[in-house]
Amino acid sequence: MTVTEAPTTRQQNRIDTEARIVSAARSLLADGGEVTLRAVARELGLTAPALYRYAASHEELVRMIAIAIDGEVAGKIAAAAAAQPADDPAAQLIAACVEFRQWALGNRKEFALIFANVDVECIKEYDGSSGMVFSGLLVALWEAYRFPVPALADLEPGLAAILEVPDAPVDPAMKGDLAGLVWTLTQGWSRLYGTVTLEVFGHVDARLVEEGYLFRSMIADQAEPLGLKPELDRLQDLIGQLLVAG
Amino acid sequence: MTVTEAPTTRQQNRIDTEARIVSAARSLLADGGEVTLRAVARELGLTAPALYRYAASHEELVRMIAIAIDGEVAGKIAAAAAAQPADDPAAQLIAACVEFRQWALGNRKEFALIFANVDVECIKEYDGSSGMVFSGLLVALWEAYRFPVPALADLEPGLAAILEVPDAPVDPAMKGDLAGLVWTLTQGWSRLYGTVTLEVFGHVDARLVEEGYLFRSMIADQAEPLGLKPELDRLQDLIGQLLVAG
DNA sequence: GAATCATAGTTTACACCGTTTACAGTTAAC
DNA sequence: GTTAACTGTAAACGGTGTAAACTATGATTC
Repeated sequence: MTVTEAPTTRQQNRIDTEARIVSAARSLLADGGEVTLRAVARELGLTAPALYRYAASHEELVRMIAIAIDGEVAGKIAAAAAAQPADDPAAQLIAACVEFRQWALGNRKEFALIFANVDVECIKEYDGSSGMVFSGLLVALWEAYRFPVPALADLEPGLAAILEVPDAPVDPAMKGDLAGLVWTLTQGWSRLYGTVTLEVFGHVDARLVEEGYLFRSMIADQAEPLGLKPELDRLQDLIGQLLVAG
Repeated sequence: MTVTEAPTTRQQNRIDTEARIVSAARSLLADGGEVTLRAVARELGLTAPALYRYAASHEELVRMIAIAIDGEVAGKIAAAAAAQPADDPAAQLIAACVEFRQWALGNRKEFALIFANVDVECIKEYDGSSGMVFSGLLVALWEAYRFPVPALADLEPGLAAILEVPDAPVDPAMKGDLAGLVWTLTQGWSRLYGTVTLEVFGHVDARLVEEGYLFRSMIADQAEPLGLKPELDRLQDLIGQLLVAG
């Protein structure tokens, strides 16, 4: 039911108001305030029940925030990768990982909302979300370095069957001989997500987080399976530069 | 100010009531109910303000729950390890890891409360907490297998300085030549925590969680640095048994 | 043993929360 | 121009954490 006509003023108002609602709610979340319907409404000069014209419940409002943040972080990651030379996919992948980590450490509430939430579900991964970005970067890395891709035949049959039909969108190149890249991607995501989560929630010596020792050690672990061992020194230098810059 | 006298009935009542408060609150959390002051009080036949004699605020009540759960999970992990043969520290460590993972997947709310919380802080690590358990298991493993311990001199100076003075309690054996075990412990904890958190919050293909592929892959990664490569087959069998049993 | 005090509970009240209902003004559509 | 849909309001309900005043009772002291 796409509207092809020029948008009426009411339609435009609705879009604007919805954007302002999400924006105000995000500001409250980031500034440590409580994201309540009344607080959000107050920010826009409205009353709380008015928000029910835009979200069916408080939980749905939170979900709207989460989706907005999710999209933004995916964009930031993609931008960080794009800021590296086009012919250096290793630097692009590293920059993306660093960006994700720095964003998480600088926006813990938002990170917890999206990536460590048991209540608000259904923040389904979609194209443009972080997973898709890393998927593309990994394929580009393989095209440049041709690191060994795990053959599905060498994996446990049950595992191979799962990898053949990924449940989240991945780069379309990850089929056939490259289906094993889904496993590489999953394991890499597990390392990145796990390390960043540990750093964000602080269940580890804080000094190892501040100085980035844990994060850099994780990256170093990843170098070998990704064929980046010879590049590790310059990549660690790059991480150092990105950490002080961001 | 320790009381050496026999406890008066009032002191005993206070202890009992506090225990019942924490127990009722934990039941509410586990059963999906809201952990509100009124709900907890109702469970004991009290009124909400009465709880302020035991916890200065709702947040402190939640912290009391968290500490209780933290202690219990540490006990479960230690018990799972103790259930393995005394002369098989590898099996003990594996059993502890599996127990932690299974508990987390079966008690997601509680796991999130303790291990993925940005609000309730100050759940400081203490003796008897999970970290201490894994610390002891790792030392026992080293005594049996003598896997290579990273020498502090080979690490970055800043990292070595941190490892020399751990901020969380670790096994007293982790000094001198064995100070590098703190780094091994930290990296291992990073893998376990990261993988389990990813599994609990579901930011990965659910089928990889159900079948345990992600978890077993993480364990396999750990085998080499811990000198368990020759034992990996039987340890994977052990994991399979423990997963179907628990 | 009586008087005193600290403790552990109550009742009441307040401000705030998410949510529903009924209503009013404005815009869009026929 | 009339009708309908939309977007806001005010009022109210039950529930929340929390503070204050009050009360019964176990513990302590003379």
